Amino acid sequence: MRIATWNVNSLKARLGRVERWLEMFEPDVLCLQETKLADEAFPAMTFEALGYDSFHHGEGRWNGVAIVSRLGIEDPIAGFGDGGRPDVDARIAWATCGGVRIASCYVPNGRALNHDHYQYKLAWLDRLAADLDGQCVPSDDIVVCGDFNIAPEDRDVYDPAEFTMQTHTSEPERARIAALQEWGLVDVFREHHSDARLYSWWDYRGGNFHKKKGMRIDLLMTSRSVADTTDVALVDRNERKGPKDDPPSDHAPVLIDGNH
DNA sequence: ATGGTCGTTTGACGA
Repeated sequence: MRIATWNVNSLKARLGRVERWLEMFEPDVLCLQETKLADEAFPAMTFEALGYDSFHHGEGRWNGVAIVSRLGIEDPIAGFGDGGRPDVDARIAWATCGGVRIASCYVPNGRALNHDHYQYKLAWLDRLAADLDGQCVPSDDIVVCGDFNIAPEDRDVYDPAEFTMQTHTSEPERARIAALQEWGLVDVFREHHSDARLYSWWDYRGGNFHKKKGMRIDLLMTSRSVADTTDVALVDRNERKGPKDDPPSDHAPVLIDGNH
């Protein structure tokens, strides 16, 4: 099974790229974040024409997540599946595809360490862990993926010194990644690549992409069974390139492939 | 040179 995650920063602006990318990489499942669409505007027919079912959770303008699958979509859930109060934003969608329980996540940015949004981010990650525990056991085939807005380690940031006392690298955020790992999930990309400077996001400003100033914040957190059957993990950094009339997202797709 | 760029939108705001 081949599964990918991609924060597209507006699916409307990126639909042509997403179509071409699906045809080139032929993933079985593609998880999207920041579609910035309401459910009514989600282009399900476009994906259907390419052989994919889809499930979208969005309210328009900001946020919005989707799961696109050619292995079917079972037991979809829009938002957290814990039966609690609906999240204020559309940031997570669940579905089972080809026997794998999958979550497409757009973790809150946090904005600044002293901002209310940072507390929302930490609480959101705690709720994600509880939701996972409510739906799955660690021996299941699981992929919790998406834009985590967290660089798990210093080697995931172009200059750790520039990010002290900032979101994305703070200890409480990294502790939430560690909690998922203690539960049984694996940052599978890191089992295949130990190098620094392998990023998934580059700020649009300042020519950061060309200066190799990025962060690895788009993660596939998989159960051990999925990680152990993963043969390939990659970032398609070519997708971060492009002309002004067909601009890229500020995130590149991350993909795993294996016998799961 | 105290900004830089996108995408939502037509005025800022979020990332």
